[in-house]
Amino acid sequence: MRPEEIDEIRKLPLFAAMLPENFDALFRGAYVQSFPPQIELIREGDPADFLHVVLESSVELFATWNNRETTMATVAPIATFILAATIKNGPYLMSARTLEKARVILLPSADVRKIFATDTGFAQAIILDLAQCYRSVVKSHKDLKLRTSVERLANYLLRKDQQAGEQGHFDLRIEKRRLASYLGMTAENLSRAIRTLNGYGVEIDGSQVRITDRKDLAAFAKPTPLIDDPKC
Amino acid sequence: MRPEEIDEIRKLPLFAAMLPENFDALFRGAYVQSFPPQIELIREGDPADFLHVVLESSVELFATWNNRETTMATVAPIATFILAATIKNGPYLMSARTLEKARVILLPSADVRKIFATDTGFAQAIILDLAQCYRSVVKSHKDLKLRTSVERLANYLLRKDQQAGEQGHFDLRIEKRRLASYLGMTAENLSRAIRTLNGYGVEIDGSQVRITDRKDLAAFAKPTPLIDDPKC
DNA sequence: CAAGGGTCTTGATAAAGATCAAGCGAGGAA
DNA sequence: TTCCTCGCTTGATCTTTATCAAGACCCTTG
Repeated sequence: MRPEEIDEIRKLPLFAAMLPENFDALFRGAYVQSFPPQIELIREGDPADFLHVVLESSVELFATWNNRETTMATVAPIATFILAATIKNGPYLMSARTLEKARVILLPSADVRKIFATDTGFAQAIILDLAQCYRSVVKSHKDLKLRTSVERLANYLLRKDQQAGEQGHFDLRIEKRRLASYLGMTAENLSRAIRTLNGYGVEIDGSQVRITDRKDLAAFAKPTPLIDDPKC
Repeated sequence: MRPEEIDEIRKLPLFAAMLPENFDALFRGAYVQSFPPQIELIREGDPADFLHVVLESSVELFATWNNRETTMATVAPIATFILAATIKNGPYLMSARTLEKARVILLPSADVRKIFATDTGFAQAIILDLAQCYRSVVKSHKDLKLRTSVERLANYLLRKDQQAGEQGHFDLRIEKRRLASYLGMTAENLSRAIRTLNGYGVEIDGSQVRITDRKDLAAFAKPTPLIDDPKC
């Protein structure tokens, strides 16, 4: 692991308040690994032996049942995932795969559990992180239960536009079939949903999205911070 | 608040490891209130001024958007709810209403935040509670995205039967329209789903459920601990 | 007891979404 | 370049779920 990477990780909210000796102890047991694209990093049901930190590229979290599969989230660097499984010492509830070539840190779960039991700063950070994660999933759940697929797409586009600085155009940065799965629909219906939104000021060409009439789109999407604000 | 109630609350996992002086300080600011049925205790969007603990009866957590409403969960005594909002000092993401006459403790959120910052035992308990909550919602989300409505009902019945000791019969203890909303379907479709499951060893008369052929039902429902085990 | 207000159920119909099949089109390999 | 692959789109059709309307049932109330 390069020193500048260590520094960057040290600054992550989750690790920033740790005592130096605990941080050192935790990262002494760390592995850094590079993975090719489309590699399954973890499989749901397996014991949570490692807390993962994505350094480069991004990672897809997905779940399966009865030969069906759905995308739950994508994790972008630098962020951790499956913290809850590590803490509960339970099985992973989701699988993870690399989307492109990726670099990932593996921190032994046993060390994480040992250290958060004594390091107050680390415990506080974990609390905030878990509360954030919990609220994110609650928002996703509301999105899925209260909105139709076209409404979910419309609000997704507004959120991404906002994250890109409300410039009215941005790149999807995700394959459409993955986006469809994330939004809880099929790839075919995503295509049709996009056509529906053409009538509300949205143009999508390949991965390029252009919002030509944000007011119109927002009037249709009816976004609310209680579902759509990632920081709230 | 009656002394025996205080004792019982003291034994809750969330509060058991607190320092005595912190427990006393927290509950010195507590209100105990009785509410009639169908009263909205909290409304989504409001600031999370109080952490709630349900003492008697049960409370429904629900969410609304664009004149639609959906049941997210029901909280049975003795348990807390909206811990994450309290910790993040953010707005409630869900509303809560009493189902019957209910007794609830209100703990000022500011006190909770002040104390968990210094009380290690409390912080540990909060971490475990949040991790549990997070994993519950992830399971619900998988349930909703990966299963059809009949499959969700079938697995719900198997879970409830298991919680009731696998006796093959139990009481629903929830109105069907609420169950329908919780399962992400309409009341009409719940009726039809029940009829479909008649063919797989399920009989429902009013609120009485009888599972006459658990093997058959399980073969249809295909339960998995990664969705259906509440303790995992 | 009858009346009235719920919930629940049922049937008919409509809408939303999934599936199947075919074709398009950009990008990579031979 | 041509061919091939793969992701995406489109149309047709089917399944699932929602909606609307009516009636059954239960429980309470006068």
